[in-house]
Amino acid sequence: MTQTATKNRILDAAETLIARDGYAATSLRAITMEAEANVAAIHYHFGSKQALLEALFDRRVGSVNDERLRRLDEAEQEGDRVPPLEEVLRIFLEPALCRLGSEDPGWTRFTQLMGRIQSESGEHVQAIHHVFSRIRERFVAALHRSLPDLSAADIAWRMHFLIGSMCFLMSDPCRLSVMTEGRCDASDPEQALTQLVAFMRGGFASPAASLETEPHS
Amino acid sequence: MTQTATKNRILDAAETLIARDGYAATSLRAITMEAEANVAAIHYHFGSKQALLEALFDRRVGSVNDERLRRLDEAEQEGDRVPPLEEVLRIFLEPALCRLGSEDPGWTRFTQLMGRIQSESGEHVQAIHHVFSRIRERFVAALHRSLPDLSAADIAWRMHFLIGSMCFLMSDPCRLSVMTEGRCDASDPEQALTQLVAFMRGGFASPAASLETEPHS
DNA sequence: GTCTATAGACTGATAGAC
DNA sequence: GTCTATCAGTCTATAGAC
Repeated sequence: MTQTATKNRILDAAETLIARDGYAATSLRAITMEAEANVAAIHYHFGSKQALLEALFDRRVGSVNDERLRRLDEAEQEGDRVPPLEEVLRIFLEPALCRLGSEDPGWTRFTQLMGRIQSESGEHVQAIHHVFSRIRERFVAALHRSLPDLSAADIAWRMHFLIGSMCFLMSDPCRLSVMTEGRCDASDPEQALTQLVAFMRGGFASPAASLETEPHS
Repeated sequence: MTQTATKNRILDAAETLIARDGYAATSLRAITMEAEANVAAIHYHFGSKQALLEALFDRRVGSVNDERLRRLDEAEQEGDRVPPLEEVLRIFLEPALCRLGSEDPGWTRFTQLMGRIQSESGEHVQAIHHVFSRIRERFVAALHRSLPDLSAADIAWRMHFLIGSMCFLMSDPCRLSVMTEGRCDASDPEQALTQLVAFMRGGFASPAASLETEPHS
């Protein structure tokens, strides 16, 4: 399988650079230098810069999201069980966060990439978002069952806050380490998961501050 | 003061485009087209693309952060008072979020820009971050006084989650609206502030899930 | 203070040899 | 499947007329 060695080197290099600098700031030339390849090889294997980004996701995102769905299915036992809030949060977060501190540097890179891309805009990112929509729907539903007193709108807001915090954490684990002078290490999955689950449990369980004009539907 | 009309048009155009597309994806040419100016004018008034970004912040960020500090000073009454958690959260969030729904479209643009830039990386963003460090320190201290049972590390983690959610919300208010088919409107400051404060109050007040190996310092 | 013109490097993408 | 060479276009930045 040495035939695809270049292809994999390109994928690895693109993962590294886009995770670090973002999509727009990463040029194909920078990727080829990192991969010790050339621009023609990228276009041969992928066709375009955007298709390369999609290939990056195809290679790894299924593994993360399948694990989330499988564990949620297990926890729900075909609808017979309503898993408690903390369990749903952990099932959503752990498959992503545990890879952030993986021994495989490829997974570390990809997890950062996932976080960074979510914060970007433009057409290239819209082509990616669809792979998360099914995940989103399932977990919004599960969270709503765990928190029946909240309105659908409340759940949507809080899911948004959860994703924001998670992506901010994943996209650059160094940011927190630098700001705390090393006391907090976002690339330690155990620390990150413990802290994020504890915080989000409190946030989701917080009483709804409904606006007076908006009764539950 | 018609002498600076071009300069202001450039600032407005840059604000709009960088807020929407990010720094790297926004070219000076795109800015000149939006501003009905030319690249030479940008270099005359600002010197470089990065200096233009810094000028964007200089124009507005002081107003937001001064309001935060002034209100926090008031609430603390020169150290005689420990404002409760919710008050600190509101003082931090309101000056930013209320501008997201401002009648002045300039403030809407700038608030989005603030959220987006925080999620980016690269040298251009490091030149900006220093304007937030003082704010960060003051509010971390205030939060810690409101929550004396948490360790400094816990506060740092939770401040990170707060900033992540806030920036995710500000950087693209449409994201949430689209995903909820209009039921949640992130550009409505009252909704956004109510939801974010309610969530963060629960998150910060959540019992610390200290790792067994890490006693409080 | 604003413009045109242009420098010099880089962009994504392609053609065609091997 | 990988390469060199090159396309047409864009990038930031600058020089110099007005």
